[in-house]
Amino acid sequence: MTDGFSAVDARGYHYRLLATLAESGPASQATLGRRSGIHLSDMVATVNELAARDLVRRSPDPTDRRRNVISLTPAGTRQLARLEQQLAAAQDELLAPLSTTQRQDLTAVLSLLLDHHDQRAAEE
Amino acid sequence: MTDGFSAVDARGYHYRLLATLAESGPASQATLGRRSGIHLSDMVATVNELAARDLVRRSPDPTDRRRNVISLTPAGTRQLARLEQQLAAAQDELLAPLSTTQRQDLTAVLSLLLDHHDQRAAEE
DNA sequence: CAAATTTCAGCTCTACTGAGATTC
DNA sequence: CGAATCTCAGTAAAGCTGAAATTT
Repeated sequence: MTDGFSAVDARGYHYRLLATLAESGPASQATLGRRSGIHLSDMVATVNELAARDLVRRSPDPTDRRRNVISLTPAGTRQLARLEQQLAAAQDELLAPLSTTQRQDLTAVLSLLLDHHDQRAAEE
Repeated sequence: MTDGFSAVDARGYHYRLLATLAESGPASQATLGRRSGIHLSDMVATVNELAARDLVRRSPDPTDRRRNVISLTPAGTRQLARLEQQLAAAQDELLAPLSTTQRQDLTAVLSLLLDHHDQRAAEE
């Protein structure tokens, strides 16, 4: 498989971080970790790798010197678009044997599971 | 999560190998790898670990000196029963929010996907 | 000789723990 | 002072690759 991601560049963490930035905008690494589900320790390396390719920018937060503000660059936005294409292609191949109704059922049931367990995790 | 497996002892490879042995009986490591989907390189370590705890036995095949015949011990059979209990409990918790019908639908759809892609993999 | 079997060393990716330094 | 933030080192499980030795 290798999901087609490796062809464009990257691994799952890269996509998840870029997608999170595109969805909810610039934020500190800690906040991005909470939003994306990426562990803080892995966040450091992920930002390093993306920043080295100018896909994200890491700038100090003027209001709180503990924080870095991470933001998408134009190149990062373009890369995200590429990754989303790859992802859509891989999903199409994965779900090929399913009818439209079956696909909808599957995502509905999986969403149920995610919601349920997210809630249980938040309540600990 | 840690699936409850860690409580009893083991990791996924241990369960998969024990279950494969229980299902289709003693076999060489290469055959077990094909049946269980465990990579041959990982097979060696998995058998080592289970043999060290007397859960499986590794004996030379008298008809082909390249092969080891791996077989379940009585202790291995008991351990498998324990792992299956843990697995059932973990599944129950995972699928808790789903109705019986939803569970059946989910396994049906996932089986479709597995069959489809197993076939494609076999045809390369 | 070609193919099968076992073994070993090493690598990637996701995910985590624990510890330290800095700043609020 | 306690808490939050970032960083680094290390670990584990699942899944690979590649190479070597032996036997068929």
